Amino acid sequence: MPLKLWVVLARAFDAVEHHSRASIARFGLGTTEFGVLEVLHHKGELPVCEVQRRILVESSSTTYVVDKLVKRGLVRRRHSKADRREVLLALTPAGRRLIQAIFPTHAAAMRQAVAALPPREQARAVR
Amino acid sequence: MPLKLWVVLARAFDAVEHHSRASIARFGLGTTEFGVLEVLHHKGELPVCEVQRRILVESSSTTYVVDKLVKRGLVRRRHSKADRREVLLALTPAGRRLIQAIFPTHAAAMRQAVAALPPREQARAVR
DNA sequence: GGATATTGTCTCGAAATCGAAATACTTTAC
DNA sequence: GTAAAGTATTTCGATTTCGAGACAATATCC
Repeated sequence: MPLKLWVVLARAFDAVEHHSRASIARFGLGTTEFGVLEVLHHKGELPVCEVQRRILVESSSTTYVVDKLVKRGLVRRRHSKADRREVLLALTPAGRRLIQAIFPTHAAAMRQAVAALPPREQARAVR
Repeated sequence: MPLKLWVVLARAFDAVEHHSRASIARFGLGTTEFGVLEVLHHKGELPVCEVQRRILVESSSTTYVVDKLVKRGLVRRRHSKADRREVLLALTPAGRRLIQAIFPTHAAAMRQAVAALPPREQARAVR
């Protein structure tokens, strides 16, 4: 019954994401904005397309979200010299400070959310 | 590493959902619209709040989606006599015909999408 | 080397979703 | 029985996301 399993996973996933969203919202960020900051924090400077692949939204949404982060001074854009189609993204000092402040709290909230799942589904998923 | 696991699951889930969305879109329905039809198909007449709990969106979104389905003649609304706050939803004959036509194809697409996952993650998730 | 496909980014308009608050009904607690 | 709290649904405005397509740069194929 892969479909049944999928429904169970979907519900669990949605519940955790709900917590995640709430946890992030307290810092004035949306899920996708957080995703961009997080990936830049962990991987360093990356082209837009690479960020997009990792945060799982369409390219137009990526542009939209990056625009907002740039306006807020958390991220900067820079043209690549190697491939002039690419736009490289990186955290500004302010962006780095913010993600460093947020990440531990968020990770803790996520762990707690996963832990709060019904034990049976938790066991299933973790295995 | 529950967080790491969660990222892996999230990616798998997103990939499958992408297929699901495409599969449903061919019939001119969105994911949420399909969800409403599906739950009414399987459970019969239900109040809005019950449908909402099962499809995992906010109540205002539920109203929006049900409006569209009613306009298309796939679902009907009816006031409950037992609790006059409730609005009961049910498929119309046209709605029933549509979901019956779509469901097998969609289920097959979902199975295929799950099967297309990298075998390692598939094994993890299924276990 | 030049035509053709492919890739990376962005623009634009439409659609989906949310969140807060309004309304109506029901349940609870005194 | 009435006040207070809770539940069900909707309305409204704002935000987020998508999808199609435009455009530029690069890669591929002959």
